[in-house]
Amino acid sequence: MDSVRGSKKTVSGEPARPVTIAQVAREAGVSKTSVSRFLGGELDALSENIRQQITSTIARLGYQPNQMARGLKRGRTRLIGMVVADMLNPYTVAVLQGVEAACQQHGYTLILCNTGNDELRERQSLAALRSYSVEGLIVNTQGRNIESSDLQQAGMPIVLVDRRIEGVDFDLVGLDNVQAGRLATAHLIGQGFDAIAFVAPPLTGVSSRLMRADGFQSVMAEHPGCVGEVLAVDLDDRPSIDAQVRLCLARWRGRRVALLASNGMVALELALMLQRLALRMPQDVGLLGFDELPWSPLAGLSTIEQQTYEIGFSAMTCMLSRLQGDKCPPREVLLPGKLIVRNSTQGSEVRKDGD
Amino acid sequence: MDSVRGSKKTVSGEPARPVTIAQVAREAGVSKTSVSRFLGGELDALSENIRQQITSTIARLGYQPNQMARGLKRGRTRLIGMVVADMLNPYTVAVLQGVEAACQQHGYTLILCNTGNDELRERQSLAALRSYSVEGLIVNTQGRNIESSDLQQAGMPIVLVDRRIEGVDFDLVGLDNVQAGRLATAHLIGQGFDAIAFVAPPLTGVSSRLMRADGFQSVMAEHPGCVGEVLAVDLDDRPSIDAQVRLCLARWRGRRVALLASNGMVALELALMLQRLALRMPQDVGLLGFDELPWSPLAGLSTIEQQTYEIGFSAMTCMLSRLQGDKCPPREVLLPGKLIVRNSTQGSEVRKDGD
DNA sequence: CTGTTAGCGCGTTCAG
DNA sequence: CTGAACGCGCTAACAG
Repeated sequence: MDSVRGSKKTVSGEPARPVTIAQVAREAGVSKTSVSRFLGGELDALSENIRQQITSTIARLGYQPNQMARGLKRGRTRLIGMVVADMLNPYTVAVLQGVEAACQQHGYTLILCNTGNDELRERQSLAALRSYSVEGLIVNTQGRNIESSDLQQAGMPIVLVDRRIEGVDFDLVGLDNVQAGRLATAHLIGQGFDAIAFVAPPLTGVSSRLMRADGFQSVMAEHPGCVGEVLAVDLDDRPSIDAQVRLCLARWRGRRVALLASNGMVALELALMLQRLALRMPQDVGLLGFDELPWSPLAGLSTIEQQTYEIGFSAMTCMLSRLQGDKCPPREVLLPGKLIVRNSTQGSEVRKDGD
Repeated sequence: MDSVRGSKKTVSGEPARPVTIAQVAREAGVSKTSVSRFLGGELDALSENIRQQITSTIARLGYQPNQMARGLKRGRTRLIGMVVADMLNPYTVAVLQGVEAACQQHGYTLILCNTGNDELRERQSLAALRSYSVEGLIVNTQGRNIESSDLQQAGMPIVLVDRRIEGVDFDLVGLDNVQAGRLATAHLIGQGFDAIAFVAPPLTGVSSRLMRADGFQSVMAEHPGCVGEVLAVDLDDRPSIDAQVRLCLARWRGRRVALLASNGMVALELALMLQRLALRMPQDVGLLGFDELPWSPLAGLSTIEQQTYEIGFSAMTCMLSRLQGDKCPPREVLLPGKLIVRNSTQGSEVRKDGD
């Protein structure tokens, strides 16, 4: 009776091997099958006293099924992989929150990979996730490697977040970028700004950025009296940012200039730049940024708020329905952006009569 | 020759089962063992032509070993679990960066669990991580469940980040909190502030917060002319924050008051509060915060910067050495904090002569 | 140098 | 209702 190997009470120096289903079965005086059934929830297939035996034995031994072995056998690992382009971006983290919460809530566990916008790391990440047999993939990357990856060939559910990926057709959840771009631009124009620069990092081909720019330009087109342009800035090169904006302001002298930041990181850089150049918002130049961040109210920055948590959560909801075999054509869940008006775009009303 | 099941070229509607080591062996005309050896890097144990056969077959089939099965057999899953208390805290995310980078760099993959400061979720997370046989655990939680968990009993390497955990004795990497607390306090006093409140969330028992407070109070004790106190604030209750600070200011009327925020989230709340109460920094009240954040320069906020990325990275380094069998007694890696002086504590010099 | 055999921990037929 | 036997994909003994 005292030949219990790996018992919790053991104070041996050895790592105390984890208890297996076999041990439980042995100590409970039943077969592995019964324990397995018990775990699988097939309660009505077990006699009363056996059920009790198993219950108590499991509790006593602190047994916990090994998901690796389980996954190996059943094909269901209950693992979800998430690949993100840049963890430094607050948006990414915010979405991650939602995904993680949803995962946990539904008994899934999250494997996280950050690519840092690097193709190689993305490829490696995808390989890693595949090697762990994740059941699904949530992707927030440009994903040049997804297309060629065998993951999609393998029929694994993939949900895109924020960014569309060329050449593939997956579920997508994110902001309604065109609407948001229009909303932002219309607000600026409504506030009397008549020269607007859409400022974005030079990353080419990011769908969300492109669509925001589309929204921007479509509204600009509706207002012939206004001028607009798209400004690509390197966030790591502040002198160049200063120079580019200065150029803009010089060219648009006499106009009411506003900057529209394509995401939170750009907004921060622009705010810092304005501070460096001693330009006041909104008198000297207006500033509106995508992504509502914790410090936005502090800086008095007007923003387009995204429901980031919901985006992450929805992505996972979407994933779950796919995992349950939903075969409907790829969906798009586009959540609306919400304008939050603060001082950076307000308080310098210039009445515009006769459009 | 064309009976290749699961080939990449297959355009069947079925999920196309992933290629296994057996398939590779069969198609290469060798045994599984040889392929396994090949994968294991035992190159010199294989003949030239067999090596070539395997190489090409693997490439052709796009074979990738299944880590689940591998881990099941060898006991090495190359999985690292990370449990964090609060993903909303920028500090957490910053550390996460470093951990993730180090993981990837060393061929490990990260499983992330967020507990949201909830005991139950922490317990569940630990259970989940255990069920996936993670090789090590990186913990940034109060960890009331760690102690009782069978994880440590199982001899799994555990590295604590930032927070010590009562009752257990693991490796710890984080800020030198006492030094940082002293540094911060000394700076404030040096700037002429003689009434200082250390403001922290009410969470009891978080070691890092306690040690920062210790550093704070030890310096205060060295300056009898100064008064100080510890203020516990509920970050979700702004009216109460306003009230508490008002009270402080009233009590300390006539003195130069400064607030010392115990972390970045507190600093933000305090900055917002000052804005609400129309108090100017540093004239009306000084503000110094732990954690350097992206918006700190924008707000002109003085901070104690932590090397968050390095903390995360070191945690993983520490982990790796443990995984390689390092049995030395638990270490403590304490990285120094660095003072960054900005307007929130500067510019209102009050010369203090005579110590 | 190579292949055969036996498990890792588990789920699942298939007989009893 | 229960248990014995097989196999998931892989590695590690052990033979040849």
